[in-house]
Amino acid sequence: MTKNKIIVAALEEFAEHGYHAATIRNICRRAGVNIAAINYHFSGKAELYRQSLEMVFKLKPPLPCGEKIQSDSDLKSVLQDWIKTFLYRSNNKIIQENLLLKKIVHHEMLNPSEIFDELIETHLKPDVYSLESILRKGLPPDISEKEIKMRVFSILGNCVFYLFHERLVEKIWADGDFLEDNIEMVVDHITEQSLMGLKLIQ
Amino acid sequence: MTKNKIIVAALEEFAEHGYHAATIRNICRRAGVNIAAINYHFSGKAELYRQSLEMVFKLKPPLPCGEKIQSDSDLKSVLQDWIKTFLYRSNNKIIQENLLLKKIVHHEMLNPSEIFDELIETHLKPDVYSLESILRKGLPPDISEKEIKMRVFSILGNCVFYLFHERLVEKIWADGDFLEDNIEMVVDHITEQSLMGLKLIQ
DNA sequence: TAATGAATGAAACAACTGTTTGAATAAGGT
DNA sequence: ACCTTATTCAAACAGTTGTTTCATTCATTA
Repeated sequence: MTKNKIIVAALEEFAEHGYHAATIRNICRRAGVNIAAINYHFSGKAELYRQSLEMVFKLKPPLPCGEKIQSDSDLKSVLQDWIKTFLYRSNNKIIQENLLLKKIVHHEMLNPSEIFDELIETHLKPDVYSLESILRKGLPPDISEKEIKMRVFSILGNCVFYLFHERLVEKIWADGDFLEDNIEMVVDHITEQSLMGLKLIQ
Repeated sequence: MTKNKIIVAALEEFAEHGYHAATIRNICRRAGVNIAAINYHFSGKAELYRQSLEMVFKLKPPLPCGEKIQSDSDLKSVLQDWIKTFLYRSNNKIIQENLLLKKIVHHEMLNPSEIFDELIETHLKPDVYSLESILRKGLPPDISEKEIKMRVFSILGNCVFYLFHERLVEKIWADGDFLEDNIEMVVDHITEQSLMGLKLIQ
């Protein structure tokens, strides 16, 4: 089906070059269709972008939230689960669409199109709130908003660094794909460090 | 002087749109010079980019390294100094060139031009090594390379998150410029969390 | 089979890109 | 004054972009 072929090719192009730098001629060449197909099946480049993103949005697995925690001993495993899923689902080279989405999101972060806000609201915010609900279970109820947000940012910062700045990690580490080769170790490290912050305040 | 006007305008354009998306017509319009000036004073867009970066590279203040640490009590203050300087010098809105460089570096991270490697080697690696030398002072000498790199990545990840993904931080925090308004708190939080990781292993 | 509508294709459109040209101007030295 | 060099300018260059046009092909239904 032509429409599907275009979307797959578009995701690859958009992931590689971002929305603005991607060209419909490349997309069509990759999909093996005529240029006019873009304005026939979609109403232009913008609508193709939107529909491509909508397609891949639906594939993301859910993240655990604080409600999963019944006892204190659950805290570590649920937090670990969140971090692991967050890293895996964006770096899982088997499900290639997620790899593409990760790159597209990074492009949007730097050079946002009109879709950016929508993307944050429907995708990143729910993830962040579920992490926040997990952390709240390990913190006193009267903790300030700034403090809890800073703990969220710390975990998020670590994950985002490995996911988005793999090129930088690779240059510093200079020995293969660090996250790919040490993902269990990385997950444990982030979890431990976050838990230490929690323990101290309790 | 025409050449200087062009460089200033170019830095702004490159910071906003990245190397590829920036247009020399916009740069010239901003600088108030003719288009042909680019190929007269520089030899083209690429050389303009290179010279613009070289100019702003020289403005960056140095970061402290492990050699500054004489006693154990120095560790915290030197680490804090590194983090503070690293955040400040890229987010100091008084020295606008650094703000521009930060954005250009981010563009390079996602869509590297031929200059990228050079940029990493001469700029980011020295910073990272100085941080590494600080952390070594607080860790046993037989620590593994992976473990120390992971600690470096953790601090770097936190800093990079606030610097590069301010848009994301802003959306989640939804109440002004988080880093700008809480930079002391952020520096302390990152320092404390890193120190806890060090203490535990000693 | 004939007719209708959806899908495709080659070619052109206007607008943009980095670069080049060659003439006009400015500046400085003799 | 002159000559030489450095600098600026409007205009055009060839190439690319997203979009449109219109004739052609295909599939489906009457």
